[in-house]
Amino acid sequence: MSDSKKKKDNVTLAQVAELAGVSKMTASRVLRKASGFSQNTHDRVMRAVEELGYVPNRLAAAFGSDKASTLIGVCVPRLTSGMFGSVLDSIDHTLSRLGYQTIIGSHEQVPETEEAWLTTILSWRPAGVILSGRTHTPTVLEMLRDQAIPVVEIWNLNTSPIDISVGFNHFDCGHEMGRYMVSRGCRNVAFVGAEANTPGMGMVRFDGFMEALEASGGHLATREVLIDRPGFYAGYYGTETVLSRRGDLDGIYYQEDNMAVGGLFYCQSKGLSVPDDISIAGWGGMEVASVLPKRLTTTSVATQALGKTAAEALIARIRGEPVQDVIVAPTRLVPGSTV
Amino acid sequence: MSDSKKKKDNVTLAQVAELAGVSKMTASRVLRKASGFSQNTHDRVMRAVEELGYVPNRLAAAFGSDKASTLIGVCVPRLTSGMFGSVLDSIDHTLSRLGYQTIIGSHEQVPETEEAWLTTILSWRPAGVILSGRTHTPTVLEMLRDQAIPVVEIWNLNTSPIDISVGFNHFDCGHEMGRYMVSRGCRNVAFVGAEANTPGMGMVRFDGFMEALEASGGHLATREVLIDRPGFYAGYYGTETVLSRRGDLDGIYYQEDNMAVGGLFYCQSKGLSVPDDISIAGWGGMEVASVLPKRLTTTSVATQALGKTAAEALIARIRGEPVQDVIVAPTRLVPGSTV
DNA sequence: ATGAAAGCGCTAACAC
DNA sequence: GTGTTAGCGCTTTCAT
Repeated sequence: MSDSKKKKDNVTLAQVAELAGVSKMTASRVLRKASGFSQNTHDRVMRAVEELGYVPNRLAAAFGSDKASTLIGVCVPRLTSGMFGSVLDSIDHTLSRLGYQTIIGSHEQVPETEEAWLTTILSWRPAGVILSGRTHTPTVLEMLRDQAIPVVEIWNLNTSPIDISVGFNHFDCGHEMGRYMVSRGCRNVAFVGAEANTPGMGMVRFDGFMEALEASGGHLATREVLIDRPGFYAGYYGTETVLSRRGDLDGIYYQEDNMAVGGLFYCQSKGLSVPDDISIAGWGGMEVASVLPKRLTTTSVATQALGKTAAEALIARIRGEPVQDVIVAPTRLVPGSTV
Repeated sequence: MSDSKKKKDNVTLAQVAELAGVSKMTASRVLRKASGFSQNTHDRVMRAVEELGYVPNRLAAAFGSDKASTLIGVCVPRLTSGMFGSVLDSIDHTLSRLGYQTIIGSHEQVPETEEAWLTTILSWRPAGVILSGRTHTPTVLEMLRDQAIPVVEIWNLNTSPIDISVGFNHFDCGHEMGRYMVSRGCRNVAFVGAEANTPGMGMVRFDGFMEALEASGGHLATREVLIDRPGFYAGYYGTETVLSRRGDLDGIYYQEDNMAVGGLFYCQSKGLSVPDDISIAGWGGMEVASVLPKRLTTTSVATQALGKTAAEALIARIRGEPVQDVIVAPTRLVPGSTV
């Protein structure tokens, strides 16, 4: 198996057709399950396929016909996050079920990375692409327009999408949590987030949160957005930072649950009682919260539904079926015992 | 943007060549950075590319030449796991840096799913594939042989690989942890794992663990492999199960860290002191452990290195460079405060 | 350094 | 229900 340069004399449609005693076209029709062949022909072709071990060449098919491409490009912020992993998983399963293949990419919140990825991916003439995040470079928008290719933007809801948007209403999530925390008595609140590169993505929640605080008598005492990947550890030391900065905090809103859990443990290590001394809220409804002694107050979000809906909308658009342009994926504030 | 059926009059190489006043062949040489053109020609072609907004058609390129395919198929057990996400992330970054694109798939531990995926993927004539897990159907092996395509098997080390194997030595991980737990006084030990579908993958660690226990005076009191996705919650109720079955346990080895953390919280909820009443060990070196009040005893594994090594080995093989067949990715037992 | 001709394997369009 | 012809946009090979 070490000779990767072995000449690949692949079996072609022509050979299948010959063995079956039909023309290439007829064999092609059978394999594509198009109409226009008899049962007998069908069986003969399939037998030939079997016998020769024929592997169709989609490269040739997609090349010969614009509509034969079943490649879908999907670019997420990162692959290491459980949230995006779940979305991607759901997208891939749905696409695969519908007969499409997923080419991935991750942009790490850098729009130029997305641009570079898209440039390469478009050269494969994909049937459609799924992007995430709100920020795209002008070149990206231009390429998408030029190619006239179906696009679904996911994660952040975009009310004036390039083509289709399927996302969470992050602003509302933050707003709702802001109101809730104030209603539970929080007045001096901090926000703790983390972003590896370009700012923006998680911040929509913060905007909504801020607005709710201001409107309902709360107060943002401080905020800390670490230059880091969101996660347990970032939450832990982000909490240390805000607490050392402001000793009078009575609540912290985190960019996501894992950070909140990190914060929870920091508080615990300092002998702070949650929620008596300080309230803690997260976002995402991540699994870790299910085993904590105290149920985490968070916003549960439907990542699987988001992915499935996005993939289905894309394929519907590709197939020319009617699709809604803007679809809100469900989120729900789940009161726990930490606020 | 709603008209996805708009005719795509893509710019072709021929148009670029014409505008540049050269032949298609010369333009092709310039774009592929092959040799055989003057600086002047180069500049003219590039200007034409710019002016026309030319997007090369890799479908045509790969179709016209076997060696132009830069598609790599990567199939992992699931996309929702942080571990596999990390491996995939690392693979994708490495491949992308080397000029290749990643088509993904997940098999959910069902060999037939992998087979279905591979069948589809091979029709795209990928330059190589990366598979994970030990179990492949005979058809998979046959297809791989017929296509004479470079293959890297990851995650589990395979000492007689199809082509190349880059993996962790799970047996040794389990063995080492078994010895360690016994050396720390554990005698009545349980194993708690979880597998969604076909058994096997996580079990190699268990095998090594068992062997070490038996050899060093420990004893496997019970074991529970849940039909579930490994995670915090599975660890939580798996622990409940083994503890209710055997009240005399003095240690539990978990399939991975998240399960161990779930177990930790279960013990805590029952007033059991760790490690005084019971020891707990995991596998993976996952991030959550970094914020726990007690550092989790675990095996830290280099998922990023695994992915990078696997991707690099695959590309080296594709390019006909010398590659090692069997590569062990590093793992290291990290003593914490839970054993 | 550059070009001309052939062909990769399939599908669309049209004939029969 | 089936076959024929043309052509997708590149790269290969061979000339010059």
